[in-house]
Amino acid sequence: MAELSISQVTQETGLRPSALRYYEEIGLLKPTRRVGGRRHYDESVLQRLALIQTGQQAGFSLAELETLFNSMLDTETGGAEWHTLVARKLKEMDARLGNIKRMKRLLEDIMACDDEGLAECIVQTGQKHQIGTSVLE
Amino acid sequence: MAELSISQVTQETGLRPSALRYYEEIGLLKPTRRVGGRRHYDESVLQRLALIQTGQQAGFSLAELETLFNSMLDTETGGAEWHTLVARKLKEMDARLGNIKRMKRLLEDIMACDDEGLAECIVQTGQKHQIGTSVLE
DNA sequence: GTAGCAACTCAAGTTCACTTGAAGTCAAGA
DNA sequence: TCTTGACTTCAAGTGAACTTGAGTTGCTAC
Repeated sequence: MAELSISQVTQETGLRPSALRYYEEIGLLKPTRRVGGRRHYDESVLQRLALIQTGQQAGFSLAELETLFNSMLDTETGGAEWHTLVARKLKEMDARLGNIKRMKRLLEDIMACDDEGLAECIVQTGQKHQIGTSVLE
Repeated sequence: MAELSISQVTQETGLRPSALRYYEEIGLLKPTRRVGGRRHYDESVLQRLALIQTGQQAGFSLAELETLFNSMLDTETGGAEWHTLVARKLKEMDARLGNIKRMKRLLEDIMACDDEGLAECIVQTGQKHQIGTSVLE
């Protein structure tokens, strides 16, 4: 399996080298193989990094992702820790989904306003979305 | 219309007084009426705060929300500023929606794993979601 | 050998979104 | 009048997630 240098990983992921070193420092990535002091990443790190990015957007902190990764493979605890975390996070994600959808609908409606009578249209759109006149005050 | 003290607003919203003062300081809430030096909020602030919370969860920074609020009511600029911002944010929100849904599906599937052969089930679930074996390593 | 480049470490700095603490003010009640 | 309690301002501190900068190291090319 191919190994990647830190700069190849940054090219694939858009992350900066400092971010990769930071992830390693906090234990989110396990220390990689070094060749002459330099990091050589296994290709599978790309999938893990993709999952980290997805998780972050879904509202997971890096600490939560670390808990998730590390306690899922820890057979000692019997999965109690991540089970609780995931249950809580699933609820939070539902709330977040609702909020994003609401925000999207509001903004799509506002974007559809004509430049003529824009202010009026925005107020009406706000009312339609139960936001009152508080957006425009 | 009823006026609310800062503590009433915190009760309704779950925000702390310091957060409300901070929002005012950065211009996200306009300075409220003072009575004997104390803030008296118009009830409509509740809707604005709800929108701020929704916006934050949807991935807007406080600075972006401020731009949005302030440039939407600014008839000078012809709406160019917020129009661009909203177009960009709508794309970001779609990406975020996709990420949350993917994360939810993954975690729901993992939660459905039986305690017997948990590790194996997690690996298989990861593969089903194209995450490879990198979650468990 | 030495120049160049990409990587390294380690400490300190940055941004965002607040929070905390110290010191002061105002209105109401005993 | 004095105290209490809820507020006020202002400056400094916090935690998360990185970034930056200084100084070092290890190949590769000339």
